[in-house]
Amino acid sequence: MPVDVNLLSDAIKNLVNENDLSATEQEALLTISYRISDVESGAYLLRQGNKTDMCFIILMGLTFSNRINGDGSRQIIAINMRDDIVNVQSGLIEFADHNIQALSQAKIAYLSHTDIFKVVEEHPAIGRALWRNTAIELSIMQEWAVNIGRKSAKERICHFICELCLRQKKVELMSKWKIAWPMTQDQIADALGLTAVHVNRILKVLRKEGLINIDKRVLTIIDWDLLRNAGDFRSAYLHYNEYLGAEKS
Amino acid sequence: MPVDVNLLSDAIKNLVNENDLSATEQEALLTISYRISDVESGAYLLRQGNKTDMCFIILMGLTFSNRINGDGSRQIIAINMRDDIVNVQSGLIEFADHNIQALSQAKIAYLSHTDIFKVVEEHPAIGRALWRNTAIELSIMQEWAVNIGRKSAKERICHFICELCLRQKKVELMSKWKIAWPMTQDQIADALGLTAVHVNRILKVLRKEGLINIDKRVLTIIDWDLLRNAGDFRSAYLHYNEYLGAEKS
DNA sequence: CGTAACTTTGATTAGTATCAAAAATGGTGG
DNA sequence: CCACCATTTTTGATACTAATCAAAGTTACG
Repeated sequence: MPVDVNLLSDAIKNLVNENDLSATEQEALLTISYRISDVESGAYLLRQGNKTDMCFIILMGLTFSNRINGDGSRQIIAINMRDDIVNVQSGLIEFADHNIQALSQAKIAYLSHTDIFKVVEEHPAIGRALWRNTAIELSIMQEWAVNIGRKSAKERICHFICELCLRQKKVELMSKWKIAWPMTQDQIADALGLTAVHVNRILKVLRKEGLINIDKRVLTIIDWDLLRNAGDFRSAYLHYNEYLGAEKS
Repeated sequence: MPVDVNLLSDAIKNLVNENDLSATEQEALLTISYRISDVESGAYLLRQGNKTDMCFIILMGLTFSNRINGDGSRQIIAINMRDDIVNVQSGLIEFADHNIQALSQAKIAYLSHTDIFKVVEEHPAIGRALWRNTAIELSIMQEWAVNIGRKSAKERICHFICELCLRQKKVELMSKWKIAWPMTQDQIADALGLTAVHVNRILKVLRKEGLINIDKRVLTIIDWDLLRNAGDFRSAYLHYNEYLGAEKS
């Protein structure tokens, strides 16, 4: 399927551009064998406790990583979207104790760690690019900890929406401030350490205050500046090289 | 100062062992120039917003990374201790938007990113070891998100104590279950997304229930199993190769 | 058209924050 | 060694955010 292959090479191009990789390195990345598969919303790419020798590149749709506690509560620890390279680090630590699931219908490229690390050995710059990738994931995780630990429900939700919107904006042309929003309120709650009921109430407030609107799985940001302020959101932690025109102060 | 140098080579040996680095690689690491300095509790190794070309290896004492929000609230996003290699990743992302401060009096080795990445270029396995280091930091951060997002104050505190205790146990022989505990209740609160007052009350409960005791900046774990249970703590996320004898089920 | 998943609303409660102040501790200079 | 000061811990009283429980409404889907 030529379309799928293009999606993969786009994702790789993204890594190449972000990290100033050479044409040779880009080619090397493209030689890695892969398997592309469409998964349904909710499908598991990886199950808590299981090992895997695969890493995933998201070509379409969203995925999320989550962890289930002893008492059954769930915490979502990452949302991933188009062009994101997910789960490389489990090739380093042999164990990633969380689930990875599709959040919407999604198209995923599967690559084996072995193949990746073979290429990395021959092209250290690729290793460095992927390492940088891990560092950015860490930076995002730190921001999440701040968000969850020290912000009110309203701030958390606004911050979360800002992040997803900017990240999406980076990888695809978006019609102004509309973003596909397949997340249920239950999932938002689990990402932010809240309950679904409370998320529902805060969303209502945000609607009433004219910050956002959610309709038919599409989120519209009505007033970005208000939203950004309400979430005390600053995008530096995403480490985008290019300026996305989203921040004023 | 021969003592300090030994401390540094111990820290490097730790990295070497954890990652099966060769003798050659170990030597290469030891050729990196460094500066060792003693810092007072509270001293800043790095200030939010500033750039740095230094990475730190903790030789003695504790440090913590934290971030101050717009409203003045603080979230601690990492505690680091002996042999920890801190802030390498800011050599990759050029920007680490948080403070790094000494938590107690501490002895720190400063190494420049330039030097480190020069050695990494010649010895890819070292790069991989440091990358793995970043991956483990990420794993810990994820666990913190779960802890802060989905656990009660009591669980959070117990979990936090378990983690610090195990990590300490790994790098130095500890008299049974005693651990140096320089953290103030304010700092515990900021690490766990709580208030100091509430931390104080929970600690009182933990004392009464015979789980722990804190006296003169020394924390004693009275009943590890109870503590572990109360914190729903499982150490897998720390990715220790060796079994520390701390877990039963 | 029926069922399951999700959203919305209401009523109540629990956990944690906030504010305030007293007690304890640790360090410093005299 | 003591007096003093700053920091930290402890306690109490109160407020409030967000959780919990329950149920009705809505939407999506086969």
